[in-house]
Amino acid sequence: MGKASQPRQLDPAAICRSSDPLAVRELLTKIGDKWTIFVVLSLDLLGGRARFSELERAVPGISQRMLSSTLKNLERDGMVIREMFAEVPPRVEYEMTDLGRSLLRPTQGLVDWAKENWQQVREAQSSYDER
Amino acid sequence: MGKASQPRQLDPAAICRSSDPLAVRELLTKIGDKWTIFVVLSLDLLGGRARFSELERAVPGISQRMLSSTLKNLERDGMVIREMFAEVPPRVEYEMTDLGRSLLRPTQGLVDWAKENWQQVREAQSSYDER
DNA sequence: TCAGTTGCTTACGTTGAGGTAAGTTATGGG
DNA sequence: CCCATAACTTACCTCAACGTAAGCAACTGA
Repeated sequence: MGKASQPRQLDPAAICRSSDPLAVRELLTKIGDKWTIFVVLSLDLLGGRARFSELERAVPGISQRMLSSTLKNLERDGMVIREMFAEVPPRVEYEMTDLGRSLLRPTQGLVDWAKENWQQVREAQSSYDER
Repeated sequence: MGKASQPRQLDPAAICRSSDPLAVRELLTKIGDKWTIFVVLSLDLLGGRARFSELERAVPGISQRMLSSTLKNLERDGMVIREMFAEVPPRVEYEMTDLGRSLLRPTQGLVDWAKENWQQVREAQSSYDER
């Protein structure tokens, strides 16, 4: 065998044009917005099924507008199912799908990473800022 | 023992106020922007160390402005080290830190999830859109 | 008649992310 | 003298994300 690696011989842009990283970027853009991760984690904490108003209480600071649009996006992506009941006042329940639950695993990986390393990030920021 | 679970008895907003999920949201906001994930993956592919212009070529579509600011953020967060050489024309190299490399593990979890499930997301979107 | 309830939507304004294009610095080579 | 080069920075503009506040539907109970 020759050298350990010569990645510069390959098309360097290959990774950014292949479909998987494109999907990851889309995924990260989706769950990287301001509220999605909190809504997903809260819904999981509430047993995987909750009413609109329960989520509203579970995610402090979120507005009805943002909760509504966040849930709509999650529903469109197949992460959540919306079920409405013909009652007055209306009752609507949101339930995580298998697909949504499956995303909790890699998400937990990020939660764990943050738990272990966020302090280090903070310190890096401080020492960068004070020069 | 009583019921299997009664999560609604707990403070439902607890998770969103605890520090770990707050860190995850910050983390997701950082790597959820338009270019960071591509820059990180490309830098890794290039052996963990690369010049500005190499990254520019590796990430098709990125502008100098965005590459510069993305790298600056990564440097500030301690993910990357910037090394400049007193030459003309200038040469600058960026190298991943251990912290940056450690983030690749949970990131790979997301890449794998996208690889397995993105098609399903697409289908969910289509069937949602056509009603 | 009227207030209260839930789960929204609509209107409007602000802010920041990101795109485009041009300028900058310092030097070697023709 | 002037251009090329690498790695930026700066100026300017646009658009989408997000916040705030109000409106709405449909029925119940006082």
